[in-house]
Amino acid sequence: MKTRWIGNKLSNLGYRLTPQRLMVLKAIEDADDHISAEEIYDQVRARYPKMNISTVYRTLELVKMLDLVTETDLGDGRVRYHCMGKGHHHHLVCQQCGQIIDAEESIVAPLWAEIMDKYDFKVDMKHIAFFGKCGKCRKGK
Amino acid sequence: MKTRWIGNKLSNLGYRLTPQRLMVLKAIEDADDHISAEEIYDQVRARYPKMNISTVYRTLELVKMLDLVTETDLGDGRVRYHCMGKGHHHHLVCQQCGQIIDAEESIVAPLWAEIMDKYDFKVDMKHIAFFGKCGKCRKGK
DNA sequence: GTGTGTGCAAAGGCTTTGCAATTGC
DNA sequence: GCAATTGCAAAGCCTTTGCACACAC
Repeated sequence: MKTRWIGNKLSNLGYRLTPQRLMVLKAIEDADDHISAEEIYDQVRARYPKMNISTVYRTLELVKMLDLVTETDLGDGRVRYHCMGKGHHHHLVCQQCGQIIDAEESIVAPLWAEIMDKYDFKVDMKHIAFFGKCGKCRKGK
Repeated sequence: MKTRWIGNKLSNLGYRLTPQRLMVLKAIEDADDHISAEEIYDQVRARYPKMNISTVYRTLELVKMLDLVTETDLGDGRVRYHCMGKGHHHHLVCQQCGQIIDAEESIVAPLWAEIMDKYDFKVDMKHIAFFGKCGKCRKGK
């Protein structure tokens, strides 16, 4: 399925299909939501103990460059990855309780258009994180 | 002026007005745009060589907690600080050439209202960074 | 076989922390 | 004087890099 498709893409471009790369890609694919480098590492290492975290980072760098995955920074000091082609959405990160609410992708469309129009700037709206405070925390205050 | 006001606020709350704290606050105040911890450190150290970077971080943590300054992450691996009360704006960060375009604050107001309405989530719209590609880079491609 | 990719270990960049010495109040 | 702060040095966290070996093609 998708993993194979990415695999084909890699080999078509002249990159080697190593088991490590395939395992990293599978971990990203199988993840429900965005996944961090360390989580990918742990997951792969469970089946292949020799796996090295630098290989994870190098693979991520590669597929990121090829636009096969996207990055999101949820503000917790590590970057998270998400496979292109899976549904996109945005994140509302509560700075008080840490809760992460998913917001539908379409919500930012008008802003996207306005920024494009006014600033000739094409915002990458794939996964944006907005920080703030959720309703529960605002009421509890 | 503002620095004194912040100073008063600190001492009213029982925090000590040390020269180090005042110098850090002044550096943030005097900065044209957002300033990083290291930049604050360099600036203060020019006049007070014994200044230590951990004091900068501790002061930033304090004034951040007291909502006297805000943080912004422009995606370059370090956090930047900006004094509350100074004008706000957003940043359009070109991921290709690195250029940073300032966008007016009001542009996100409709989105803010919609997120509040739909998700009961109050986005902190003080300084947001949007990543994407500027017109020049898109055309050059 | 050849050169790309991996494993390992070490370093790098930013930020945090423990603790003794200092200093504002 | 006493507790809040600082300076210093060390560690912590995530990520990157150098280099010799391994393996995909």
